[in-house]
Amino acid sequence: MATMSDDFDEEDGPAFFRRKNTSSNGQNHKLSSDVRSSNGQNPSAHKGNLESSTKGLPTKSPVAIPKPSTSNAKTAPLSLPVKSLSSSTKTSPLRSTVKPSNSKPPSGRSMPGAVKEENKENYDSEDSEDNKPLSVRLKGNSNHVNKGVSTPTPDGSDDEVPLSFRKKSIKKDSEVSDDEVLLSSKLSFNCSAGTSGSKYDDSDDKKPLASKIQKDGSSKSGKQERPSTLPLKRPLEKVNSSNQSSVKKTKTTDSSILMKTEQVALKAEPKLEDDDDNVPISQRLKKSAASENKSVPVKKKITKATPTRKVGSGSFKKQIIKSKKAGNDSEYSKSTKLSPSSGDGQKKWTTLVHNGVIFPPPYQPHGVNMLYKGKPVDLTPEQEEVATMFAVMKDTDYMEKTMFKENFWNDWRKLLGRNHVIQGLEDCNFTPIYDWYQKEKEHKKQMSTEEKKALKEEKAKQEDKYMWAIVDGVKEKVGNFRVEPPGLFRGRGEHPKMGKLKRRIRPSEITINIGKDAPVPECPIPGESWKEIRNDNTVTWLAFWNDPINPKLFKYVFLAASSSLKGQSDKEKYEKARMLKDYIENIRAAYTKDFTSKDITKQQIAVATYLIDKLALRAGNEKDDDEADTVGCCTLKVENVKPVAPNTLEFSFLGKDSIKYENAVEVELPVYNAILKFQKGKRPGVDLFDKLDTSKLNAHLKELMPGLTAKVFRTYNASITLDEMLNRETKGGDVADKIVVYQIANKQVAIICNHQRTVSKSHSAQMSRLTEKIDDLEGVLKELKTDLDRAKKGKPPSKSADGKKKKILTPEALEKKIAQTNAKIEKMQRDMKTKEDLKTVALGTSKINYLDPRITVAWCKRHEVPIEKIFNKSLLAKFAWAMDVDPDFRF
DNA sequence: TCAGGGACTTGACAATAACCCT
DNA sequence: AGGGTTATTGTCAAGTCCCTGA
Repeated sequence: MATMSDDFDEEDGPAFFRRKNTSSNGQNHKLSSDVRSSNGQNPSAHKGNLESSTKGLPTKSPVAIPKPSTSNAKTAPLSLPVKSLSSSTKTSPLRSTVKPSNSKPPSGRSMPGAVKEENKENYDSEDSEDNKPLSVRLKGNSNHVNKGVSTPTPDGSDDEVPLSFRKKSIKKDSEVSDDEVLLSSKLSFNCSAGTSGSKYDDSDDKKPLASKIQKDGSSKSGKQERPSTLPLKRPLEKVNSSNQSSVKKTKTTDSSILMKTEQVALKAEPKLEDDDDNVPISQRLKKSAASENKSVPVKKKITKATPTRKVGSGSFKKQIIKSKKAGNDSEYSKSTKLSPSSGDGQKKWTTLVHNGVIFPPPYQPHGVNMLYKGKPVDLTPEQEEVATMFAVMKDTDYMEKTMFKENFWNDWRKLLGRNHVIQGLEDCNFTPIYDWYQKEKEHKKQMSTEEKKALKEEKAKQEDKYMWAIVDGVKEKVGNFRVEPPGLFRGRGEHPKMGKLKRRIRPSEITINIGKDAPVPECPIPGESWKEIRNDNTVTWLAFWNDPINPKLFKYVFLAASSSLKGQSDKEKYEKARMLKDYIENIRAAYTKDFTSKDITKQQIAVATYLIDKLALRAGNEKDDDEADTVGCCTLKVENVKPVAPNTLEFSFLGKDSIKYENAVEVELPVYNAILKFQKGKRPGVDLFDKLDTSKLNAHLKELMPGLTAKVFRTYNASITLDEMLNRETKGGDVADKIVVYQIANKQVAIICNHQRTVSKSHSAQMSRLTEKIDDLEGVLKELKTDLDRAKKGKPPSKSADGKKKKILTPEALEKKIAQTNAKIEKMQRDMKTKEDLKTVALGTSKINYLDPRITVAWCKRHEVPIEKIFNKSLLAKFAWAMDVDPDFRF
């Protein structure tokens, strides 16, 4: 019911960054801040200030502390970005829509009282934020306040997340978990290897907190038992958690791991085969690392055999060297080290064996005639194939798009030929084909379980050999070994090429990359052959072909996310983001200073950096005309930002994937004035930052910190937000309560990053169903209360609705029932609220790409939450490299 | 400095699998 | 047991950023 809407709305401001304010108490302060702009849009107030303190260089230490103290801007190291509000964007679910406004609704978080209470316990206490409605939070940020100059503000608080969250998931989780437990535990083992763990972790000295926390023994005992995961370590922890645990575990594991790996290696090399399947991912990671090290020395020289370019990734390191700040270096260095791999710069592997790619099966004509002007038309298999692609898309939104239909027609017509009976799309009726397709689908559905299973096994058998690669002796999963099948291009947003035929790819278009000594994969299509074979060990792709829609682009086949190659770069990404922690204060101070620079380029860089930092905007590369018209920070157009006095900026534009970004944010006055200046005299359609592009911006960022680019801010802000929220909000409670805390933090990050999803078609139906159930329960409750009164007076219970007599219960029994019913209602209300809240928010993207898994793993260890409650199987595999972090790890 | 090639990450959504409820 | 959900996995489009050559 009613509630629904509320949720997000707030979007407004997500308060992301809580910057300082947050302080503990804060709770409400936010409210006060709210100031929403006139329209109500969002409030935004962020508060944070950036600069201030500036501490000098960044030392790491500070960081963490989010806690309360920070309040002041300066000081804090913490600093988070300000983000404030933003967020949100809620945008309508539909992304497309444009709604002008900000959407932010009034928010109100609503929540039924009851609900809240519960949650509250957990969170609320904390700091504040939680409680606050998103909107509020959002607003909160407004820091600006500061007037002039710099000051960055603190953030506001945060989040808000509605309490309710807990959602059902909880339940599920619990169930699930068990099984998985094992998994996790295993994972943890392996990883541990000293390697990683040790290195980084340390860093954080800061975190004392955590350690202290130490688990409350209490919790553990009770509920969850679930020893799962953590178990191993735990024991250690108790004592002093940190050190020991890390040390010990690692060791054992390591050794074992290594051993295995080695063996594997031996075998593997020559043939792909199965050998290793066994090797657990984690192990491989380690091992690989080891091997890599060796390679390291090589460095550049390794040219790869092939032509191709050089290396790229290594750059980070190099840069580092350059970097100036000494102080920081220390940290930096650590980080770098960690990744053993990266070391070498270019070389990505020494030996690489795989079986190439698998092609989609040839088209099987169905012979169903479509109609043209009401009459059946015979089509050749080629023509029919494309007609079927179109017919099948009947109930998608693409059918409403003229561009889609036009592009389709142009390509299909080429296949039909000029003189074909079919002379236009308008008179075509694809329904017979559509119906045939539906029937096929139905038919498949009707197959017995055994038949389905058999089919599946057959397919798996065929694909098995393509699924694996052996990299430096370790068997790794290949990510996308299937060549993309032909189809109609489904560009997002208003893509000028949507509907065009994406033709079938032939072996002669595919370049294979493989180890020099490895056997060249046999071409699966008889009589055909690969375009080219390369032996380039400076790249990680196994194969590529040119995108048929845009021949300038390539489609690559890479290893899966669980591979050590990917894991390593993932880790490097997070280390770089962590490094930013040490520089952020100075960076903020610097850009704040340049808000008023006379040098317009400098001024634009400052404001753009500020927006990227505060709102987590993407860099915004230039785009071609044959792509959808979307923008990022550097490509914002004049009309995408609307200044609203005194100091609010209303953003409205289509970002990546044509997802709408809408947000009203209070900014520092100098920023506001700078935007006015940049807009002056420009017409709509003109670049707001006309002196800027991503390469200039990134070149500038690199001067501030080695390896720094615009996207690092997103990673940094996402991870630091999670880390701080988890540490601030996790109070006691059982595992379910803690998971709720995690989800709230996760949601906050998703809002900051504007990760949206479309509302499911059945959403409203589901909500009303829940509402009904709650109403029913409330009726029950009422009756119980009546009966209780009567029972106390010695009277028999009232008749039930259907007139039947009820069993006589004691007042105690009735009270118990009432309590149970209340609990049920509260839970349902919470679930509902959560559902509504998450209706348009996608949590997965940030979990996969922006949140340092070590934050999650360490938190799970500290709070005895089984890691599999947070990470599913694929994430556990992907983040195998993070499983052995020290429980004290802080981002 | 710039355009463009190239490699890799990020992202929403579709397809499936796993669950849950009646 | 069936049907609707929800969670997970797969797909592939759309970004970011690097590097080179002119």
